[in-house]
Amino acid sequence: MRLTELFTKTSKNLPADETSKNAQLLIQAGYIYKEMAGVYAFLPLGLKVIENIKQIIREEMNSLGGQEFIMTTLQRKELWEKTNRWDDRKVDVWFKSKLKNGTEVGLGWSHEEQITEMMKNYISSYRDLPAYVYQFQTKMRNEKRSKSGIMRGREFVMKDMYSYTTSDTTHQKFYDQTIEAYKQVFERVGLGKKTYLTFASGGDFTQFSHEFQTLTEAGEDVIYLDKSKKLAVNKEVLTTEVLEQLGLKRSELQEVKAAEVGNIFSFGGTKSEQLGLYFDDEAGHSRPVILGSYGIGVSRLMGVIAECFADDKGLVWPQAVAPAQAYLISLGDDSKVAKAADELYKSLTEAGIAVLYDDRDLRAGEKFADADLMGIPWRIVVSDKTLTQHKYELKARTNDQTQLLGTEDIQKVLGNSH
RNA sequence: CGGGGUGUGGCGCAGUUGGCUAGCGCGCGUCGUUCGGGACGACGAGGUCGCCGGUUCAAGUCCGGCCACCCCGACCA
Repeated sequence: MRLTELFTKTSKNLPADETSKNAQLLIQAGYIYKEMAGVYAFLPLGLKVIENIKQIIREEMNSLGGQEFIMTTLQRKELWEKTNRWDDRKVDVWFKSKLKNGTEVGLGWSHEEQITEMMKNYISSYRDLPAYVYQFQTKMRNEKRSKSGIMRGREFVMKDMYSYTTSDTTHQKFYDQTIEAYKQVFERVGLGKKTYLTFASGGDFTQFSHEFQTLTEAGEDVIYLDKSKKLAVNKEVLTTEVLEQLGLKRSELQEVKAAEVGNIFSFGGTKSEQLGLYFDDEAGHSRPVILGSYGIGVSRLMGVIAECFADDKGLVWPQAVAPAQAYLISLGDDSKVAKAADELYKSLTEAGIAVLYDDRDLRAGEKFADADLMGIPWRIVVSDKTLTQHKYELKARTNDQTQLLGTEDIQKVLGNSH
């Protein structure tokens, strides 16, 4: 994409009404637009990051046997009354509205009820199981106070997957596989070293749920981490008995702040019983379907990545999620330079490398500053200076070393880096 | 939902004890000079000062109500 054509531009000023690093930088760099408190639009660059993250998750969920679909945002009141969660005193994040005829509807803040209800249409026998389904949905949650930019919005993108199985054994196997798949996801988006499996409250259904917590000061959770065992316990469930049960020693735990980027938990048969989702087993006995739920906050993940890697010059995207691999800069008004830059842009693009081409008529400093602010992994400069050697200057966002390379070598470096 | 703070061109801000055509920086347009880390000159466009009401000869400025945004707390299956 040529920057002369890209919709949105960067700003020299930080937004005054944001304090979180992720929102400040993402707005300043033109990735997102704030509609209101806790509600952000994703502009072309931001959408690209979201889509890159989604694609990684999609691949991992598909490898588990997950099938993608999409539910609706409008949900029926009756559905939620079955599990006693329509009442505002039970669930305080509801956005509710009414149809023209007065029928009450809710805007989905979660979809497990809805999907489980739907499953009654398609599951009646053990032959129909297991079923693993997932979606990327915009969740609506009427938080009393939103904060931390896109890390905690009132409207946000979430991947939620649900497993429907015949037995606890099958369920547990899938659950464990999902833990591994989640590790892959966080590894691939660049957060592998900072993200830890964490024991958390299991709610009404099981003793524990599992969270994936990424270490960052911007997080809202406090976890107790055993780095050598790569395990953590959420502060909310930390007791002597729990530590004993998990084989962890209090003296080896450090208290750290973290952001919850994923959460998985088991419902057993309880939710199915509430909603009436039963299947007939081989012997003809009716039994509740075993349900598991697996979430990843996609837009939150984007915010966490921004928080974790940004430096004093701006955003720094890991290769796998960056909106482009390279930021190509042409310097000076020499037509030879423009022509060489055009050609390089063309050949890189044809090689399948996503390039942001800064073909604007600006001075060097402004282009460099924008390249840094936008956080594109590689920067390529074409100028009189580089052309005298028939080469281009390549530099990584994360260090100051530059090297002069020809087109093929640049393609090689960029091609190998993602 | 309790406590505190802030609303002035697209963005960031200033605006004395109420007083004249409401300023500044960035950005934007035209022209010229520049051109490897956010250049410079000239000219120019752009604002019902969050909204409603009140006090006053006169309100961006004072008073009341409302709305929005931010921070702290509570909340976060």
